[in-house]
Amino acid sequence: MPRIRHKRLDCSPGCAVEATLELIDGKWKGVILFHLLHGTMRFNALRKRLPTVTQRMLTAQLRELEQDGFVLRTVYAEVPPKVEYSLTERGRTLEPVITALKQWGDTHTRFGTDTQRETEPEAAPAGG
Amino acid sequence: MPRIRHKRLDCSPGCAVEATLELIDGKWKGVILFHLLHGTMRFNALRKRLPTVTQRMLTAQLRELEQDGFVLRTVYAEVPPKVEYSLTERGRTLEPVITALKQWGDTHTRFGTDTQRETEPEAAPAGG
DNA sequence: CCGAATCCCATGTGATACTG
DNA sequence: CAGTATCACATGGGATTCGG
Repeated sequence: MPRIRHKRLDCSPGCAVEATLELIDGKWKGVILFHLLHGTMRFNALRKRLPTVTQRMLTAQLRELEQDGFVLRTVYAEVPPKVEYSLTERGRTLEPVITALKQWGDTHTRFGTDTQRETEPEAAPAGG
Repeated sequence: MPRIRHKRLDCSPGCAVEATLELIDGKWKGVILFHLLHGTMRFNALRKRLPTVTQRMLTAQLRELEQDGFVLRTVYAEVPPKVEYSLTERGRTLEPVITALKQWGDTHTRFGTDTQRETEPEAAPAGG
């Protein structure tokens, strides 16, 4: 059964605020969008970034983002299976929003203190 | 029982994104924040802006916003009761975020087409 | 006028097992 | 590797009722 997204919006001008919020809400969408901003990723690559997400949830969130036209899902007819996710043009328009969200978080929450960088290698370097 | 906010965040750098999202998520927080950006409002004034919100929900969202240090609740010892809500300093730091959210919504959703303005009078002018 | 308490259903999300 | 199906539980949110 196709889930009904976008329940009801009965605000005033602030409406646009909630409308946007509903699209990027969902437990993992923000992070997914953020990571995809840095480039195309495979399903399992995404999982690595979201250590505790379940397969079910990751799939679900990705599907919703796809439905909303933010991400593109590319399936390669190979074996083993390979599926890549990337942002669409529309998805990239969210960059300012994601950035604003991240900046605020960096400045005002404890998560701004983590010094991880998104350029870390996918696999540990062999030679240490 | 005090509800547990901020479940668990186990992202990567994108963490800050979700952290912010969790704070402004909730069915009505975005709109509330947006309206409060324009100035102090009484409980019922807020209700007028959010036509379908229930008392229970408005109270709840306001309480969470208060907990998170975004809004200030001022109770006047009068009768009939009068309670005013306004943004705290911290609350105002969210302005860029709310703005980004609104701008995107204005540009990319159907809610960008409403022409209402937030400067409409609280009460009808007596003398016309 | 503002809000708390209670009841109740829909949904979100996690765990687990199975499939191509 | 990527994804689906089913079960189970916690939470979100609406309706209604009661109180200062």
